[in-house]
Amino acid sequence: MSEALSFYNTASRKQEVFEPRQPGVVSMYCCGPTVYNFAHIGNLRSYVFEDLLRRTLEYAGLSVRHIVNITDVGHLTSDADTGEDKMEKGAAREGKSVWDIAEFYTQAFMKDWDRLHLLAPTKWTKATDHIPEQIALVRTLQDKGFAYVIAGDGVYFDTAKFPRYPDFAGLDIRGMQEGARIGVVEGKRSATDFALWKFSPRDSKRAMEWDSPWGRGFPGWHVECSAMAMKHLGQTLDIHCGGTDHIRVHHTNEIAQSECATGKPFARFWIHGAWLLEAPEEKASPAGAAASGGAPSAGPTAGPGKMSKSSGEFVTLDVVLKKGYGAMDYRYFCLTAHYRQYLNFSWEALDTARDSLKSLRRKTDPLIGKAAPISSDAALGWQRRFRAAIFDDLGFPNALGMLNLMLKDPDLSDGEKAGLIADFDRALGLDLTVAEVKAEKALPPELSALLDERRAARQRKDWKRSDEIRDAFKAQGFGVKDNPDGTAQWFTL
RNA sequence: GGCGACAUACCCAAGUGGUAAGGGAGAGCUCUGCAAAAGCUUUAUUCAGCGGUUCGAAUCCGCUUGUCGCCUCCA
Repeated sequence: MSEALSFYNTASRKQEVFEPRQPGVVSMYCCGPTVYNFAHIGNLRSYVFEDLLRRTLEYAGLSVRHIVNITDVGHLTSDADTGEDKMEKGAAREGKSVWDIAEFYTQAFMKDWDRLHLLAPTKWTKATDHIPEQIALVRTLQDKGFAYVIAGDGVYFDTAKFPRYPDFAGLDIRGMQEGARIGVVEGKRSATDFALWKFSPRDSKRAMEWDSPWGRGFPGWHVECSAMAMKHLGQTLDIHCGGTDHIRVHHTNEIAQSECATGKPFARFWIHGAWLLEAPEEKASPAGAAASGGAPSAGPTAGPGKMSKSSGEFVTLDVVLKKGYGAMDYRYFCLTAHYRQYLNFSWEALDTARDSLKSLRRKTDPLIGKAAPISSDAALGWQRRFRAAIFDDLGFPNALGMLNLMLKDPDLSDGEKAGLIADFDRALGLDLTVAEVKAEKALPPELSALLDERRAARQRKDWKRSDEIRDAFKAQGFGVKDNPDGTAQWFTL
Protein backbone atom coordinates (compact mmCIF):
# COMPACT_ATOMS: atom_id res chain seq x y z
CA MET A 1 0.00 0.00 0.00
CA SER A 2 1.09 3.42 -0.73
CA GLU A 3 0.29 5.29 2.47
CA ALA A 4 3.19 5.51 4.84
CA LEU A 5 2.94 4.73 8.49
CA SER A 6 3.97 7.52 10.75
CA PHE A 7 4.05 7.78 14.50
CA TYR A 8 4.95 10.33 17.07
CA ASN A 9 8.37 9.45 18.39
CA THR A 10 9.02 10.59 21.92
CA ALA A 11 12.75 10.56 21.23
CA SER A 12 12.50 13.32 18.63
CA ARG A 13 9.24 14.84 19.87
CA LYS A 14 8.04 14.70 16.31
CA GLN A 15 5.91 12.51 14.13
CA GLU A 16 8.14 10.47 11.86
CA VAL A 17 7.62 8.07 9.00
CA PHE A 18 8.03 4.54 10.29
CA GLU A 19 9.76 1.74 8.49
CA PRO A 20 11.17 -1.31 10.20
CA ARG A 21 14.90 -1.82 10.05
CA GLN A 22 14.44 -5.24 8.58
CA PRO A 23 11.93 -4.97 5.74
CA GLY A 24 8.58 -6.46 6.61
CA VAL A 25 9.36 -7.33 10.21
CA VAL A 26 8.89 -5.09 13.21
CA SER A 27 10.43 -5.67 16.59
CA MET A 28 8.33 -4.21 19.34
CA TYR A 29 8.83 -4.31 23.08
CA CYS A 30 6.17 -3.21 25.51
CA CYS A 31 6.71 -2.68 29.19
CA GLY A 32 4.29 -4.95 30.98
CA PRO A 33 2.90 -4.99 34.48
CA THR A 34 4.49 -5.65 37.81
CA VAL A 35 2.27 -8.43 39.04
CA TYR A 36 1.64 -7.50 42.63
CA ASN A 37 -1.99 -6.47 42.25
CA PHE A 38 -4.79 -6.33 39.69
CA ALA A 39 -4.37 -4.09 36.70
CA HIS A 40 -6.83 -1.22 36.73
CA ILE A 41 -8.56 0.05 33.64
CA GLY A 42 -6.04 2.87 33.40
CA ASN A 43 -3.21 0.37 33.09
CA LEU A 44 -5.31 -1.51 30.59
CA ARG A 45 -5.71 1.55 28.42
CA SER A 46 -2.00 1.37 27.66
CA TYR A 47 -2.23 -2.21 26.53
CA VAL A 48 -5.21 -1.39 24.35
CA PHE A 49 -3.15 1.37 22.76
CA GLU A 50 -0.25 -1.04 22.18
CA ASP A 51 -2.67 -3.55 20.68
CA LEU A 52 -3.94 -0.88 18.32
CA LEU A 53 -0.36 -0.11 17.33
CA ARG A 54 0.35 -3.79 16.77
CA ARG A 55 -2.81 -4.25 14.71
CA THR A 56 -2.05 -1.18 12.66
CA LEU A 57 1.42 -2.51 11.83
CA GLU A 58 -0.09 -5.82 10.82
CA TYR A 59 -2.84 -4.10 8.89
CA ALA A 60 -0.06 -2.42 6.96
CA GLY A 61 1.23 -5.85 6.04
CA LEU A 62 4.12 -6.03 8.47
CA SER A 63 4.75 -8.94 10.73
CA VAL A 64 5.35 -8.00 14.32
CA ARG A 65 7.63 -9.65 16.84
CA HIS A 66 5.94 -8.46 19.95
CA ILE A 67 7.42 -8.96 23.40
CA VAL A 68 5.60 -8.06 26.59
CA ASN A 69 7.29 -8.54 29.90
CA ILE A 70 5.85 -9.65 33.17
CA THR A 71 7.72 -8.12 36.04
CA ASP A 72 7.41 -10.80 38.65
CA VAL A 73 10.34 -9.72 40.73
CA GLY A 74 9.86 -7.12 43.37
CA HIS A 75 11.51 -3.81 43.04
CA LEU A 76 11.64 -1.19 45.62
CA THR A 77 8.78 1.19 45.98
CA SER A 78 11.01 4.13 45.34
CA ASP A 79 13.41 4.87 42.58
CA ALA A 80 15.85 6.09 45.17
CA ASP A 81 16.25 2.40 45.76
CA THR A 82 14.92 2.55 49.23
CA GLY A 83 11.64 1.47 50.70
CA GLU A 84 9.59 -1.67 50.54
CA ASP A 85 9.44 -4.28 47.87
CA LYS A 86 6.07 -4.21 46.11
CA MET A 87 5.94 -7.93 45.58
CA GLU A 88 6.82 -8.72 49.16
CA LYS A 89 4.33 -6.14 50.28
CA GLY A 90 1.64 -7.82 48.21
CA ALA A 91 2.57 -11.22 49.57
CA ALA A 92 2.43 -9.98 53.14
CA ARG A 93 -0.93 -8.34 52.46
CA GLU A 94 -2.45 -11.57 51.24
CA GLY A 95 -0.51 -14.06 53.31
CA LYS A 96 0.91 -15.83 50.29
CA SER A 97 4.38 -16.40 48.91
CA VAL A 98 5.71 -13.90 46.41
CA TRP A 99 5.74 -16.62 43.78
CA ASP A 100 2.06 -17.33 44.35
CA ILE A 101 1.29 -13.64 44.18
CA ALA A 102 3.15 -13.35 40.90
CA GLU A 103 1.38 -16.34 39.42
CA PHE A 104 -2.05 -15.23 40.57
CA TYR A 105 -1.82 -11.70 39.23
CA THR A 106 -0.14 -12.83 36.03
CA GLN A 107 -3.12 -15.06 35.34
CA ALA A 108 -5.53 -12.26 36.22
CA PHE A 109 -3.68 -9.92 33.89
CA MET A 110 -3.72 -12.34 31.00
CA LYS A 111 -7.41 -12.93 31.52
CA ASP A 112 -8.06 -9.20 31.15
CA TRP A 113 -5.77 -9.21 28.13
CA ASP A 114 -7.88 -11.83 26.38
CA ARG A 115 -11.16 -10.28 27.36
CA LEU A 116 -10.12 -7.03 25.73
CA HIS A 117 -9.19 -8.88 22.55
CA LEU A 118 -5.57 -7.90 22.77
CA LEU A 119 -3.53 -10.00 20.36
CA ALA A 120 -1.26 -12.41 22.16
CA PRO A 121 2.34 -11.23 22.09
CA THR A 122 4.88 -13.31 20.25
CA LYS A 123 6.29 -14.03 23.66
CA TRP A 124 5.62 -13.10 27.24
CA THR A 125 8.87 -12.72 29.09
CA LYS A 126 9.19 -13.00 32.83
CA ALA A 127 11.84 -11.09 34.67
CA THR A 128 12.64 -14.06 36.91
CA ASP A 129 13.34 -16.20 33.85
CA HIS A 130 16.04 -13.77 32.77
CA ILE A 131 18.22 -13.33 35.82
CA PRO A 132 21.40 -14.56 34.06
CA GLU A 133 20.83 -12.11 31.19
CA GLN A 134 20.37 -9.28 33.65
CA ILE A 135 23.50 -10.21 35.54
CA ALA A 136 25.41 -10.40 32.27
CA LEU A 137 24.23 -6.93 31.33
CA VAL A 138 25.28 -5.47 34.66
CA ARG A 139 28.61 -7.23 34.29
CA THR A 140 29.15 -5.69 30.88
CA LEU A 141 28.37 -2.26 32.22
CA GLN A 142 30.76 -2.77 35.08
CA ASP A 143 33.49 -4.02 32.74
CA LYS A 144 33.04 -0.98 30.55
CA GLY A 145 33.31 1.33 33.51
CA PHE A 146 29.71 2.57 33.67
CA ALA A 147 28.95 1.07 37.07
CA TYR A 148 30.24 1.36 40.58
CA VAL A 149 29.57 -0.48 43.80
CA ILE A 150 28.26 1.06 46.96
CA ALA A 151 29.37 -1.25 49.71
CA GLY A 152 26.48 -2.94 51.48
CA ASP A 153 23.99 -1.47 49.04
CA GLY A 154 24.35 -2.41 45.42
CA VAL A 155 25.80 -1.86 41.97
CA TYR A 156 24.86 1.51 40.52
CA PHE A 157 24.86 3.00 37.05
CA ASP A 158 27.00 6.10 36.79
CA THR A 159 24.84 8.49 34.80
CA ALA A 160 27.63 11.05 34.58
CA LYS A 161 29.41 8.67 32.20
CA PHE A 162 26.54 8.98 29.75
CA PRO A 163 26.39 12.64 28.74
CA ARG A 164 23.21 12.19 26.71
CA TYR A 165 21.41 10.97 29.82
CA PRO A 166 19.04 13.95 30.23
CA ASP A 167 18.28 14.31 26.52
CA PHE A 168 15.59 11.70 26.03
CA ALA A 169 13.24 13.04 28.65
CA GLY A 170 14.41 16.63 28.37
CA LEU A 171 15.45 16.52 31.96
CA ASP A 172 16.50 19.63 33.73
CA ILE A 173 18.68 17.95 36.28
CA ARG A 174 19.60 21.14 38.04
CA GLY A 175 15.97 22.00 38.53
CA MET A 176 15.18 18.72 40.11
CA GLN A 177 14.86 18.86 43.80
CA GLU A 178 16.94 16.00 44.91
CA GLY A 179 15.58 14.30 47.93
CA ALA A 180 12.63 16.61 48.10
CA ARG A 181 10.28 13.76 48.69
CA ILE A 182 12.46 10.73 48.89
CA GLY A 183 15.46 9.69 50.87
CA VAL A 184 18.88 10.10 49.32
CA VAL A 185 20.94 6.99 48.88
CA GLU A 186 24.23 7.44 50.69
CA GLY A 187 27.12 7.05 48.29
CA LYS A 188 25.43 7.80 45.00
CA ARG A 189 27.63 9.96 42.78
CA SER A 190 24.73 11.69 41.06
CA ALA A 191 21.11 12.02 42.00
CA THR A 192 20.14 10.31 38.77
CA ASP A 193 22.31 7.24 39.30
CA PHE A 194 20.22 4.12 39.68
CA ALA A 195 20.65 0.60 40.98
CA LEU A 196 21.52 -2.20 38.57
CA TRP A 197 21.79 -4.84 41.23
CA LYS A 198 20.86 -4.66 44.86
CA PHE A 199 22.48 -6.66 47.61
CA SER A 200 20.26 -8.65 49.92
CA PRO A 201 20.24 -7.28 53.43
CA ARG A 202 22.56 -9.15 55.78
CA ASP A 203 20.08 -9.53 58.58
CA SER A 204 17.03 -10.81 56.68
CA LYS A 205 16.39 -13.22 53.87
CA ARG A 206 14.46 -12.01 50.90
CA ALA A 207 11.80 -14.18 49.33
CA MET A 208 13.37 -13.65 45.94
CA GLU A 209 17.11 -13.45 45.66
CA TRP A 210 19.79 -14.84 43.44
CA ASP A 211 23.52 -15.40 43.49
CA SER A 212 25.58 -13.02 41.47
CA PRO A 213 29.21 -12.02 41.08
CA TRP A 214 28.46 -9.42 43.74
CA GLY A 215 26.85 -11.80 46.19
CA ARG A 216 23.22 -12.62 46.81
CA GLY A 217 20.76 -10.02 45.76
CA PHE A 218 18.20 -9.00 43.18
CA PRO A 219 18.13 -6.93 40.00
CA GLY A 220 17.39 -3.23 39.86
CA TRP A 221 14.14 -2.13 38.31
CA HIS A 222 15.33 -1.11 34.85
CA VAL A 223 17.74 -3.88 33.82
CA GLU A 224 15.08 -6.45 33.19
CA CYS A 225 13.58 -4.61 30.25
CA SER A 226 16.92 -3.95 28.61
CA ALA A 227 18.05 -7.52 29.12
CA MET A 228 14.85 -9.13 27.90
CA ALA A 229 14.29 -6.79 24.99
CA MET A 230 17.80 -7.28 23.69
CA LYS A 231 17.74 -11.02 24.18
CA HIS A 232 14.56 -11.51 22.23
CA LEU A 233 14.64 -8.67 19.74
CA GLY A 234 18.27 -7.72 19.26
CA GLN A 235 20.29 -4.73 20.34
CA THR A 236 18.24 -2.16 18.46
CA LEU A 237 14.47 -2.37 18.62
CA ASP A 238 12.14 -0.84 16.09
CA ILE A 239 9.60 0.20 18.67
CA HIS A 240 9.57 0.41 22.42
CA CYS A 241 6.39 1.48 24.11
CA GLY A 242 4.83 2.10 27.44
CA GLY A 243 2.97 4.73 29.38
CA THR A 244 4.16 8.31 29.42
CA ASP A 245 5.13 7.97 33.04
CA HIS A 246 7.95 5.70 32.00
CA ILE A 247 9.66 8.36 29.95
CA ARG A 248 11.53 10.16 32.65
CA VAL A 249 12.95 7.42 34.75
CA HIS A 250 12.40 3.95 33.41
CA HIS A 251 13.01 4.52 29.74
CA THR A 252 15.70 7.08 30.32
CA ASN A 253 17.53 4.50 32.39
CA GLU A 254 16.89 1.72 29.92
CA ILE A 255 18.46 3.82 27.21
CA ALA A 256 21.45 4.65 29.35
CA GLN A 257 22.26 1.11 30.37
CA SER A 258 21.46 -0.47 27.01
CA GLU A 259 23.33 1.98 24.85
CA CYS A 260 26.34 2.05 27.14
CA ALA A 261 26.44 -1.73 27.08
CA THR A 262 26.11 -2.13 23.31
CA GLY A 263 27.24 1.17 21.86
CA LYS A 264 24.16 1.08 19.65
CA PRO A 265 20.84 2.90 19.70
CA PHE A 266 18.42 0.94 21.86
CA ALA A 267 15.13 1.73 20.16
CA ARG A 268 14.34 3.67 17.00
CA PHE A 269 10.81 4.64 17.96
CA TRP A 270 9.58 5.33 21.45
CA ILE A 271 5.83 5.48 21.53
CA HIS A 272 4.02 6.38 24.71
CA GLY A 273 0.38 6.24 25.66
CA ALA A 274 -1.36 8.86 27.76
CA TRP A 275 -3.27 8.25 30.91
CA LEU A 276 -6.78 7.52 31.75
CA LEU A 277 -7.96 10.16 34.15
CA GLU A 278 -10.53 9.61 36.76
CA ALA A 279 -13.18 12.03 37.90
CA PRO A 280 -13.05 12.55 41.68
CA GLU A 281 -16.42 10.94 42.31
CA GLU A 282 -15.30 7.76 40.56
CA LYS A 283 -12.54 7.34 43.07
CA ALA A 284 -15.05 6.39 45.70
CA SER A 285 -15.63 3.10 43.92
CA PRO A 286 -13.17 0.60 45.32
CA ALA A 287 -12.24 -2.51 43.43
CA GLY A 288 -14.42 -5.39 44.40
CA ALA A 289 -16.77 -4.07 47.01
CA ALA A 290 -19.37 -1.43 46.44
CA ALA A 291 -18.62 2.03 47.66
CA SER A 292 -19.81 2.54 51.19
CA GLY A 293 -19.86 5.79 53.01
CA GLY A 294 -16.43 6.98 51.99
CA ALA A 295 -16.90 10.49 50.72
CA PRO A 296 -14.38 11.48 48.09
CA SER A 297 -11.49 13.11 49.80
CA ALA A 298 -10.98 15.54 46.96
CA GLY A 299 -12.75 18.85 47.27
CA PRO A 300 -15.70 19.80 45.12
CA THR A 301 -13.50 21.88 42.85
CA ALA A 302 -11.05 19.08 42.18
CA GLY A 303 -10.66 18.07 38.56
CA PRO A 304 -9.99 14.63 37.20
CA GLY A 305 -6.82 12.96 38.33
CA LYS A 306 -4.62 10.09 37.34
CA MET A 307 -5.87 6.68 38.23
CA SER A 308 -3.43 5.28 40.68
CA LYS A 309 -2.78 1.85 42.01
CA SER A 310 -1.04 2.98 45.12
CA SER A 311 -4.10 4.84 46.37
CA GLY A 312 -5.54 1.41 47.08
CA GLU A 313 -8.85 1.95 45.35
CA PHE A 314 -9.19 1.54 41.67
CA VAL A 315 -11.50 0.31 38.97
CA THR A 316 -10.60 -3.03 37.45
CA LEU A 317 -12.04 -4.71 34.38
CA ASP A 318 -13.84 -7.07 36.71
CA VAL A 319 -15.65 -4.17 38.32
CA VAL A 320 -16.62 -2.87 34.91
CA LEU A 321 -17.91 -6.28 33.90
CA LYS A 322 -19.80 -6.74 37.13
CA LYS A 323 -21.60 -3.50 36.52
CA GLY A 324 -22.93 -5.02 33.34
CA TYR A 325 -20.67 -3.51 30.72
CA GLY A 326 -18.92 -5.67 28.18
CA ALA A 327 -15.17 -5.72 27.73
CA MET A 328 -15.76 -4.38 24.22
CA ASP A 329 -17.58 -1.40 25.68
CA TYR A 330 -14.35 -0.47 27.41
CA ARG A 331 -12.29 -1.18 24.31
CA TYR A 332 -14.62 1.03 22.28
CA PHE A 333 -14.28 3.71 24.94
CA CYS A 334 -10.50 3.61 24.48
CA LEU A 335 -10.96 3.86 20.74
CA THR A 336 -12.84 7.14 21.06
CA ALA A 337 -9.83 9.11 22.22
CA HIS A 338 -6.43 9.52 20.63
CA TYR A 339 -3.76 7.53 22.47
CA ARG A 340 -1.63 10.57 23.22
CA GLN A 341 -4.54 12.44 24.74
CA TYR A 342 -5.72 12.17 28.29
CA LEU A 343 -8.99 10.34 28.48
CA ASN A 344 -11.39 11.07 31.29
CA PHE A 345 -13.05 8.03 32.69
CA SER A 346 -16.51 8.25 34.15
CA TRP A 347 -19.36 5.81 34.22
CA GLU A 348 -21.33 8.26 32.14
CA ALA A 349 -18.62 8.25 29.50
CA LEU A 350 -18.61 4.48 29.55
CA ASP A 351 -22.38 4.53 29.10
CA THR A 352 -21.90 6.65 26.03
CA ALA A 353 -19.35 4.22 24.65
CA ARG A 354 -21.66 1.31 25.37
CA ASP A 355 -24.57 3.01 23.63
CA SER A 356 -22.39 3.92 20.66
CA LEU A 357 -21.13 0.38 20.28
CA LYS A 358 -24.65 -0.93 20.61
CA SER A 359 -25.96 1.25 17.85
CA LEU A 360 -22.91 0.47 15.73
CA ARG A 361 -23.58 -3.21 16.14
CA ARG A 362 -27.18 -2.72 15.18
CA LYS A 363 -25.87 -1.64 11.82
CA THR A 364 -23.09 -4.18 11.48
CA ASP A 365 -24.72 -7.31 12.87
CA PRO A 366 -27.17 -7.79 10.02
CA LEU A 367 -24.21 -7.75 7.63
CA ILE A 368 -22.29 -10.53 9.36
CA GLY A 369 -21.40 -13.24 6.91
CA LYS A 370 -22.17 -11.20 3.84
CA ALA A 371 -18.67 -9.93 3.13
CA ALA A 372 -17.89 -9.36 -0.51
CA PRO A 373 -14.59 -8.28 -2.03
CA ILE A 374 -13.74 -4.61 -1.74
CA SER A 375 -13.48 -3.57 -5.34
CA SER A 376 -15.69 -0.64 -6.21
CA ASP A 377 -14.23 2.85 -6.26
CA ALA A 378 -16.48 3.89 -3.41
CA ALA A 379 -15.40 0.95 -1.24
CA LEU A 380 -11.75 1.43 -2.05
CA GLY A 381 -12.10 5.07 -1.20
CA TRP A 382 -13.39 4.27 2.28
CA GLN A 383 -10.65 1.78 2.79
CA ARG A 384 -8.10 4.38 1.77
CA ARG A 385 -9.51 6.94 4.17
CA PHE A 386 -9.58 4.45 7.02
CA ARG A 387 -6.00 3.45 6.40
CA ALA A 388 -4.90 7.03 6.17
CA ALA A 389 -6.51 7.73 9.52
CA ILE A 390 -4.87 4.94 11.45
CA PHE A 391 -1.55 5.17 9.64
CA ASP A 392 -1.38 8.78 10.73
CA ASP A 393 -0.25 8.22 14.31
CA LEU A 394 -3.09 5.84 15.10
CA GLY A 395 -5.99 8.16 14.42
CA PHE A 396 -8.57 5.72 15.70
CA PRO A 397 -11.18 8.27 16.80
CA ASN A 398 -11.02 9.60 13.30
CA ALA A 399 -11.18 6.08 11.87
CA LEU A 400 -14.29 5.39 13.89
CA GLY A 401 -15.83 8.39 12.16
CA MET A 402 -14.96 6.80 8.81
CA LEU A 403 -16.69 3.59 9.86
CA ASN A 404 -19.87 5.44 10.73
CA LEU A 405 -19.85 7.45 7.55
CA MET A 406 -19.09 4.40 5.45
CA LEU A 407 -22.09 2.53 6.86
CA LYS A 408 -24.30 5.37 5.68
CA ASP A 409 -22.90 5.50 2.17
CA PRO A 410 -25.70 4.69 -0.32
CA ASP A 411 -23.19 3.86 -3.03
CA LEU A 412 -22.07 0.76 -1.19
CA SER A 413 -23.69 -2.66 -1.39
CA ASP A 414 -24.28 -4.61 1.80
CA GLY A 415 -21.59 -7.03 0.72
CA GLU A 416 -19.08 -4.27 0.33
CA LYS A 417 -20.05 -2.79 3.67
CA ALA A 418 -19.61 -6.18 5.27
CA GLY A 419 -16.25 -6.55 3.57
CA LEU A 420 -15.15 -3.15 4.83
CA ILE A 421 -16.37 -3.89 8.34
CA ALA A 422 -14.28 -7.04 8.40
CA ASP A 423 -11.33 -5.15 6.97
CA PHE A 424 -11.57 -2.28 9.48
CA ASP A 425 -12.11 -4.65 12.36
CA ARG A 426 -8.71 -6.21 11.81
CA ALA A 427 -7.42 -2.95 13.21
CA LEU A 428 -10.25 -2.06 15.56
CA GLY A 429 -10.44 -5.48 17.17
CA LEU A 430 -14.06 -5.05 18.22
CA ASP A 431 -15.11 -8.44 16.88
CA LEU A 432 -17.69 -6.90 14.61
CA THR A 433 -17.69 -9.90 12.31
CA VAL A 434 -18.81 -12.25 15.03
CA ALA A 435 -22.32 -12.25 16.41
CA GLU A 436 -22.39 -10.89 19.89
CA VAL A 437 -23.09 -13.46 22.52
CA LYS A 438 -25.18 -11.61 24.98
CA ALA A 439 -25.76 -13.00 28.41
CA GLU A 440 -29.44 -12.11 28.51
CA LYS A 441 -31.42 -12.74 31.61
CA ALA A 442 -33.82 -15.59 31.13
CA LEU A 443 -37.46 -14.59 30.88
CA PRO A 444 -39.36 -15.63 34.02
CA PRO A 445 -42.16 -18.13 33.28
CA GLU A 446 -44.89 -15.82 34.56
CA LEU A 447 -43.83 -13.16 32.06
CA SER A 448 -43.66 -15.72 29.34
CA ALA A 449 -47.33 -16.55 30.01
CA LEU A 450 -48.20 -12.86 30.00
CA LEU A 451 -46.67 -12.55 26.57
CA ASP A 452 -49.31 -14.92 25.23
CA GLU A 453 -52.05 -13.08 27.05
CA ARG A 454 -50.82 -9.82 25.65
CA ARG A 455 -50.93 -11.17 22.15
CA ALA A 456 -54.53 -12.21 22.64
CA ALA A 457 -55.35 -8.81 24.10
CA ARG A 458 -53.79 -7.08 21.15
CA GLN A 459 -55.78 -9.19 18.74
CA ARG A 460 -58.98 -7.98 20.29
CA LYS A 461 -57.48 -4.46 20.44
CA ASP A 462 -57.52 -4.34 24.20
CA TRP A 463 -54.79 -1.70 24.33
CA LYS A 464 -55.21 -1.08 28.03
CA ARG A 465 -54.42 -4.68 28.96
CA SER A 466 -51.63 -4.73 26.41
CA ASP A 467 -49.98 -1.69 27.97
CA GLU A 468 -50.44 -3.06 31.48
CA ILE A 469 -48.53 -6.15 30.51
CA ARG A 470 -45.81 -4.10 28.94
CA ASP A 471 -45.52 -2.17 32.21
CA ALA A 472 -45.29 -5.45 34.11
CA PHE A 473 -42.35 -6.42 31.93
CA LYS A 474 -40.73 -3.09 32.50
CA ALA A 475 -41.05 -3.47 36.26
CA GLN A 476 -38.95 -6.60 36.05
CA GLY A 477 -36.34 -5.14 33.76
CA PHE A 478 -37.63 -6.33 30.43
CA GLY A 479 -38.81 -4.49 27.38
CA VAL A 480 -41.28 -5.60 24.79
CA LYS A 481 -41.43 -4.51 21.21
CA ASP A 482 -44.08 -5.33 18.68
CA ASN A 483 -43.32 -6.45 15.20
CA PRO A 484 -45.45 -5.34 12.26
CA ASP A 485 -46.73 -8.90 11.78
CA GLY A 486 -48.39 -8.96 15.18
CA THR A 487 -45.70 -10.89 16.98
CA ALA A 488 -43.75 -9.37 19.84
CA GLN A 489 -40.19 -9.63 21.10
CA TRP A 490 -38.85 -9.18 24.61
CA PHE A 491 -35.42 -7.94 25.56
CA THR A 492 -33.51 -7.07 28.70
CA LEU A 493 -33.50 -3.40 29.49
C1' G B 1 10.23 25.66 43.34
C1' G B 2 11.65 23.40 38.29
C1' C B 3 9.63 21.11 33.83
C1' G B 4 5.57 19.76 30.75
C1' A B 5 0.58 18.75 28.80
C1' C B 6 -4.27 20.10 28.01
C1' A B 7 -8.70 23.79 27.35
C1' U B 8 -13.43 22.53 20.73
C1' A B 9 -21.48 22.12 21.21
C1' C B 10 -25.47 19.21 26.69
C1' C B 11 -21.62 14.99 27.13
C1' C B 12 -17.38 12.17 24.78
C1' A B 13 -14.19 13.64 20.94
C1' A B 14 -11.54 14.51 15.72
C1' G B 15 -9.33 18.47 13.26
C1' U B 16 -2.56 21.30 14.07
C1' G B 17 -2.60 27.53 8.46
C1' G B 18 -7.70 27.52 3.98
C1' U B 19 -12.85 28.51 6.48
C1' A B 20 -15.62 23.32 12.61
C1' A B 21 -15.45 14.90 11.42
C1' G B 22 -17.92 11.30 14.06
C1' G B 23 -20.53 9.26 18.21
C1' G B 24 -23.91 9.64 22.46
C1' A B 25 -27.84 12.46 24.36
C1' G B 26 -31.83 15.96 22.98
C1' A B 27 -35.59 17.88 19.37
C1' G B 28 -38.83 17.32 14.93
C1' C B 29 -40.81 14.06 11.15
C1' U B 30 -42.00 9.03 9.07
C1' C B 31 -43.72 4.41 10.98
C1' U B 32 -46.94 2.76 15.27
C1' G B 33 -53.45 1.97 18.71
C1' C B 34 -49.51 3.92 21.96
C1' A B 35 -44.62 2.48 22.41
C1' A B 36 -40.07 0.17 20.96
C1' A B 37 -36.82 -0.49 16.95
C1' A B 38 -35.51 1.60 12.41
C1' G B 39 -35.09 5.60 8.73
C1' C B 40 -34.81 10.87 7.64
C1' U B 41 -33.89 15.85 9.41
C1' U B 42 -31.84 18.88 13.10
C1' U B 43 -28.22 20.76 17.20
C1' A B 44 -20.87 25.49 17.51
C1' U B 45 -20.69 32.04 12.32
C1' U B 46 -17.46 29.26 16.42
C1' C B 47 -12.89 26.50 19.02
C1' A B 48 -11.02 29.32 27.66
C1' G B 49 -9.80 34.92 27.45
C1' C B 50 -6.73 38.90 25.45
C1' G B 51 -3.16 40.57 22.01
C1' G B 52 0.20 39.47 17.67
C1' U B 53 1.91 37.17 12.81
C1' U B 54 -0.85 36.16 8.11
C1' C B 55 -4.64 37.38 2.28
C1' G B 56 -6.47 33.74 5.76
C1' A B 57 -5.66 30.97 12.66
C1' A B 58 -9.31 26.38 16.59
C1' U B 59 -4.62 25.50 14.25
C1' C B 60 1.65 29.54 14.62
C1' C B 61 3.73 33.26 18.54
C1' G B 62 3.14 35.98 23.33
C1' C B 63 0.48 36.88 27.75
C1' U B 64 -3.62 35.71 31.16
C1' U B 65 -6.95 32.29 33.43
C1' G B 66 -8.27 27.24 34.56
C1' U B 67 -7.25 21.97 35.00
C1' C B 68 -3.97 17.98 35.15
C1' G B 69 0.73 15.56 35.22
C1' C B 70 6.06 14.71 36.07
C1' C B 71 10.35 15.94 39.29
C1' U B 72 8.95 8.60 44.88
C1' C B 73 6.43 3.97 42.69
C1' C B 74 3.02 4.03 38.54
C1' A B 75 0.32 2.38 32.10
